[in-house]
Amino acid sequence: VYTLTTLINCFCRLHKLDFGFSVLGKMLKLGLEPNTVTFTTLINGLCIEGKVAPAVRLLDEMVETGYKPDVITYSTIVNGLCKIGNTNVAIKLLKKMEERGFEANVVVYSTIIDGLCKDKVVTHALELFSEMKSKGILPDRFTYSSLIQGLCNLGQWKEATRMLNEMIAMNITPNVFTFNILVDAFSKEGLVSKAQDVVQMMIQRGEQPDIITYSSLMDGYCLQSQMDEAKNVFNLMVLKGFAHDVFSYNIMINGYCKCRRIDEAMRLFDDMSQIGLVPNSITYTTLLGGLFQVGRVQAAKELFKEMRAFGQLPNMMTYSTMLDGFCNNGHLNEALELLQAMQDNGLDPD
RNA sequence: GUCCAGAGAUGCAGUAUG
Repeated sequence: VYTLTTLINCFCRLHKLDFGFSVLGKMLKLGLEPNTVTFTTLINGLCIEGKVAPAVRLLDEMVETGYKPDVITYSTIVNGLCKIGNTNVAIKLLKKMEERGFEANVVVYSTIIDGLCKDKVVTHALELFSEMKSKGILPDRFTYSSLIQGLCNLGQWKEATRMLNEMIAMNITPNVFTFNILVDAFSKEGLVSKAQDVVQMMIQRGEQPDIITYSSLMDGYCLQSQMDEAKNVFNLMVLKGFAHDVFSYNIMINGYCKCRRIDEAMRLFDDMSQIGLVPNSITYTTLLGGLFQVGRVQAAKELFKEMRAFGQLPNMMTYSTMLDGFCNNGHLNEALELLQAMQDNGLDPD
């Protein structure tokens, strides 16, 4: 049962939920009793696909057939609810869980706190934060990281700093996640030198920056149109032994596109394939926007074709970019054609 | 015996509105 549950978990993470359920079928056929962990794993698989309603149904079936969920089962669904933006329902489920005699733990609380922070209702998150502490549940790195991120996104730097100090005082050492949140927040706010300070601080504290740290920093420079600085970070990453990924390329490509330096962006795009990275729909959408911005309508049309030829499906953002590009360049008829084509492909304009 | 099957935090793209 342990082995097969592990297998189910693997399938879930590979987005092969059907296979996961087949394994459950096999288990039953072999006369093996699935247990709470097996069901929780499948429930998580459903949540990963955003199928939270079926996940809840599975929980109900589980209870009806006599299998006992536990706190992890509940928190799995709580997480699913939060990820699809139903934080309020998640809170209700937390209460229900407690009514049924399960004790909340730091994971459920942190999950909800994170959801509230992402919804930008940090005051509510802080209320839950006090609530958990009053129940004697100690916050951990996850809890503090979510709160720090929420506060930063609202520009409440003082409060964010206070949180950081509080966590250190509580002997919960910030890790690479925590620092990366700060680097990203400062970068997005245009305070790249502050972001640099955080990188220095983390190195001093013995926490090694990773590819996300440097990518965030790069993005900060790009947003300030400081492409030389961004390029320096890009090169520094290689020197430090990091292999660039699609994200780091996309960030640089976006930087060049926004500065109307489309040729340099295209060069990076070519480099990507050279080193075996597969450009994704974000890469293409970024470049399409860049091409239209400098009036290269024909090149954009060709790239749009190429993207589909390489199996990258245009999404809503890609179409918006195309439509906007056509309109701004006086190709209204092509915009209308594309709008039609998009609907024919089953994508409803938003 | 908080290692030994399951839950939580970090980086990239568009339009309109503001």
